[in-house]
Amino acid sequence: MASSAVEEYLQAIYTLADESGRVVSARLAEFLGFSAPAVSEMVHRLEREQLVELDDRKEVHLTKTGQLQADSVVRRHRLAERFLVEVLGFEWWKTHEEAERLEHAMSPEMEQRIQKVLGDPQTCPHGNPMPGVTPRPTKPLDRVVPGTTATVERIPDQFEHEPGFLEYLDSQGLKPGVAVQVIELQRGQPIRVTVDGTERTIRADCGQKVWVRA
Amino acid sequence: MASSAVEEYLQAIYTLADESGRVVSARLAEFLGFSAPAVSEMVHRLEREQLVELDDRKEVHLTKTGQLQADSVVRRHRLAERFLVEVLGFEWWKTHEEAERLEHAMSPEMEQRIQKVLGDPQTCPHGNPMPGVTPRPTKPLDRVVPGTTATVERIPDQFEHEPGFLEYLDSQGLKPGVAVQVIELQRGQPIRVTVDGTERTIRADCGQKVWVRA
DNA sequence: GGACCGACTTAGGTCAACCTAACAAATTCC
DNA sequence: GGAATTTGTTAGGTTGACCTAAGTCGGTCC
Repeated sequence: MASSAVEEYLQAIYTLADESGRVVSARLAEFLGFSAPAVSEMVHRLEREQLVELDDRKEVHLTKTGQLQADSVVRRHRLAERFLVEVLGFEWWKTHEEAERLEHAMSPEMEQRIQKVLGDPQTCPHGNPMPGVTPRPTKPLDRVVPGTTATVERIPDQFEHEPGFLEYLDSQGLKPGVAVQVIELQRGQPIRVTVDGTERTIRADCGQKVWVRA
Repeated sequence: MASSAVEEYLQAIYTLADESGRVVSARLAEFLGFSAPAVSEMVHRLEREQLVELDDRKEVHLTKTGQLQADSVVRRHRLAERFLVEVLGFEWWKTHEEAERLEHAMSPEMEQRIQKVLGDPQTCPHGNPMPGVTPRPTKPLDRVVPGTTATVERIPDQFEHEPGFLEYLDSQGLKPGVAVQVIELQRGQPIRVTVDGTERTIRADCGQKVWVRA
């Protein structure tokens, strides 16, 4: 059984691979907030343990067993979040740190039981699909053609860390399932939108961090 | 905030103080399965951090803040167990290890929410009262006068570790709330009892490990 | 009163998982 | 094509929480 530290790395690799481009030690270090040597060392350990492989460009790829274990952590994380919202009544934007600890404390049996109690949910409360579920096609909010309307699909895991970001979105009425009409959009500038009938000007970074579907 | 290791010690001190007699490093070492030096060192650390005090006989006592923290861990543990049984459908004898991990992953908010969802339970599934709840008067099963009947009140936390013990009790129909008539009882010998109308001979160690009330 | 026993400590060691400082190698930038 | 940046590694250090081996110390036993 993998240690919490190993699980954390596998989860990070999963997330970056899923939500960004190439996964390389430097990105992992940034993402996890660890030093480069620490990450470098751990990546080699994961390689020795056959959980990842490095290609000629030192890009990190999960092996088959690595993928299975990463899927498992990510699934536990997302189930935990759903559970916190659905059963315990947590607000959707307040689940991340709690789930971050819970995911390492869940046995396979508990995972299964929670899944069943929740009715086999397909996504976490931030709209990210359970591993294995094929995600719906999405694009960042700033790719929406001004004048048209889109639906908030997900806020990638990557951005959940950012302190206060999800709460900010909530304060602006933005959460998965909500329809957003884009009014005006300029590179790096705050975005003018209509959410639920109300016109709002939201932070520029939302353009990259909120993923929508047409 | 205390580390998992510190919490584990506080929990052990709470449990031994509650269920046995004097708490001394050697008992802690036995109970936790750690070496004497490891425990000795940690006890002194707890003393430096003002969580415990040692009297002239080197007996370990929780300080006021130590007691509060110990109460908190023990409450989280028992709430977690209740939750596993009540909400997730775990069998009552199968919750200990899972709860052992969960207790360290629960924030105060989660603790409160679980408590509320469960309707402020007064005991864990093994009958042990939540910290603060005044326990009902109990005695070990082997103090019951043969011929009389008693009700199973609790199986102390101490004995939950013992692999298979709770499952054994369950297989004999023994769990909190069940009425037991003692038929024959001899020091160190298996005990003849009637549980739920069925006569059974149960393991001798149950005499000490099952606590009942008249 | 010496031997033994249980409880505790001292000394020194290990392991996982981090760290900084310093440097090497590869890429990109003009 | 040389400078600057990014990326990775080496070397050595720290911390928490454990370990064994080898004592010390206070009591009990005969």
